[in-house]
Amino acid sequence: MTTRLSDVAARAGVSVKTVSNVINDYPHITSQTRAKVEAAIAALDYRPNVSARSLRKGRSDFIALAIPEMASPYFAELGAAISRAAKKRGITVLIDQTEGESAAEKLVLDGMRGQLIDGIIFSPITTAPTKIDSAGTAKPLLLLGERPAAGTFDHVAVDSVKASFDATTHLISIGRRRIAAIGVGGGAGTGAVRRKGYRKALKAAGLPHDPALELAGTGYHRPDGAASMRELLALPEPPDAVFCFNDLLALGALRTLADAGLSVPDDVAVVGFDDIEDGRFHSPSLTTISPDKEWLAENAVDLLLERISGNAEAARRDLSVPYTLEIRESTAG
Amino acid sequence: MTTRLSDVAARAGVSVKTVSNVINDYPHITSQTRAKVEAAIAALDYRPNVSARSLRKGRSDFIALAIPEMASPYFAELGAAISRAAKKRGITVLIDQTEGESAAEKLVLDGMRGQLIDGIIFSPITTAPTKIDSAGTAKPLLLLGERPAAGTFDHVAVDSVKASFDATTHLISIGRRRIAAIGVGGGAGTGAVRRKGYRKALKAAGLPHDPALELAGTGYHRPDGAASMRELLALPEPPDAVFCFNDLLALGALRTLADAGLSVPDDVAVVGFDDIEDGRFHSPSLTTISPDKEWLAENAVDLLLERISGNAEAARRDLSVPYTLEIRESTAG
DNA sequence: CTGAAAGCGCTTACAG
DNA sequence: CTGAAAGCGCTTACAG
Repeated sequence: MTTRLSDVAARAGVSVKTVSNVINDYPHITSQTRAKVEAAIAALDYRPNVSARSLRKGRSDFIALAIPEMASPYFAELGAAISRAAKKRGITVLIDQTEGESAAEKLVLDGMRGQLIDGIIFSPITTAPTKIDSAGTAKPLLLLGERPAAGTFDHVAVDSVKASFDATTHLISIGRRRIAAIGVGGGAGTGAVRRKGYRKALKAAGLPHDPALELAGTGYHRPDGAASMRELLALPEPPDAVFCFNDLLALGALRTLADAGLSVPDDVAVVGFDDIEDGRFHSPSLTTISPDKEWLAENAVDLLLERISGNAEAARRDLSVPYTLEIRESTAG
Repeated sequence: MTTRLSDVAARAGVSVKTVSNVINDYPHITSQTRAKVEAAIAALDYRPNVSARSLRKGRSDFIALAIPEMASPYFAELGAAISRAAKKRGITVLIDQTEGESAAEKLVLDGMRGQLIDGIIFSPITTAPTKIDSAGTAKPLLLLGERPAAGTFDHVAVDSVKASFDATTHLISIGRRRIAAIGVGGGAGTGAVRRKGYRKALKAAGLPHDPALELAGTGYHRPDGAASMRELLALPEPPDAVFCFNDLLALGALRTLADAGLSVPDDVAVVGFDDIEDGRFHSPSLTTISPDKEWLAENAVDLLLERISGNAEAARRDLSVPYTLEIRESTAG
């Protein structure tokens, strides 16, 4: 059979309590006792049973990360950063792909998977903010991405309005006047918030706002960006710049521009959002909003862990992720 | 407090055994009893405690997927596919990033994390095959990626020698004669196996084998591919084609070629390996070996689950993943 | 089918 | 510091 704590205790000639104390790094243990126990653990190749521990403690040191899809580069990079941050703190991350399904998102809001996980970091996509805020989740929940300013849960995100304002203003500063937006959407999601920043920048510069230049599309992947760009090129008066609401859309748009034989940035300048590795190596390389993903990961995990260990009462917190505008070839010849 | 099984039993007016039977879908339950129990579960919003169940059953329905890095597109796509395949079978996947550290890989070979997971799908990178085969892992282990034909563990992978032969032969068939290889390595890893197929194809076509055209590089990311391509272009007699041992290397190489003002495929044709989404949308789009990732995921999960439920004695199995050569712009003008 | 009970392997008051 | 015991919430023989 598997070795248990009591086997270790027997071999070391101490009580189970003492072994438990050593494993959990409790104080008041003489170094000789500790050495004896550690020798026994090594000799028996003992490892504690996680299920038993979490059943007893009511805490598993597992958290869930619920994201739309892990194969999408931004979420893959984010997941990697969050896993790394959690591991540093002795926590394991379970990644849950919701695939944009509302049933899967509902499960997340429920609290997920019985009692195994201690808390959840959730990047919602289909569920409406009001529904999220009224959820009676069983576990501490931290939200990522665009949210209304007020809400019930802790929240970590880039200030998308400001970042989108910056991105658009950059296009204006290099002399563009017909600036399109790809990825526009309704509600309070990414597509709405980033459009707000885009429109604000046009207004601040005294540029007219042309609804024909705002493209909705069905998703946030390369094919969507490519299709939207084709629509824009078919316009009687095509744009001289495009702000894409994420890098994947921008990479799709660049593909369409290359196919059309247009030069970037001379004919059309392109800006993205996310700073995925892909865009840095693309030819031309992609100008983009670069959120500090390490910062995001560290702070999201810390905030959730604080919430897990007790102060459920503490006031809701809303952190703004630092970002920079990375100017690359797609806007700077 | 949290609702327990016994609360459900009390409310439904049945024994805990019956509730357990309903939850675990055991036979011999009348539909009325089932309905009563399900009503009680719904009314109390009961969900079973995973820790308690796995402590008792000695099985958690969790498996681990240990990969070098989840932010790398190939592994991100693979992880997504494996998560999906596992979810279909009621299994949750824990993703473990080894980051190419041998300590992390050793932990995987140990059996990982106490008793929580039931088995492991492992894509090793630093640990030597002989060391892997001699590992006394505590849990069923399934290996992904290049392995010597013989071994102790179940194995699922593309026949890399054959696929590399096909990729190289394709370059020969479009008239290339100085074909370089990027990503070459020693031992029994990817870099060695794919070189084998590459050399075999040259030999079969009666082409000379020039060691100067075999580039090793330090890793399998875009910057490595870009650097290797720069080396190749600096050669007195640069190549007219490159077979890159993964798509990321190929995308880096394409970037260098674009910077050098060379035309692809006219001046240099490029083939990759993996078929990540990135390469499909790149301009030019990337010709590549496309392994069937869904097939890989489904079969890896099934094989591991079979091993977990009992037949530990069954003969070791070695599955070959179907693949196709996707011919795109980088080799077809 | 049911009911009462043991036990999975821990942690944690409790009495010393 | 130690030792004996209870209990976390399940599942599963066991006797009916």
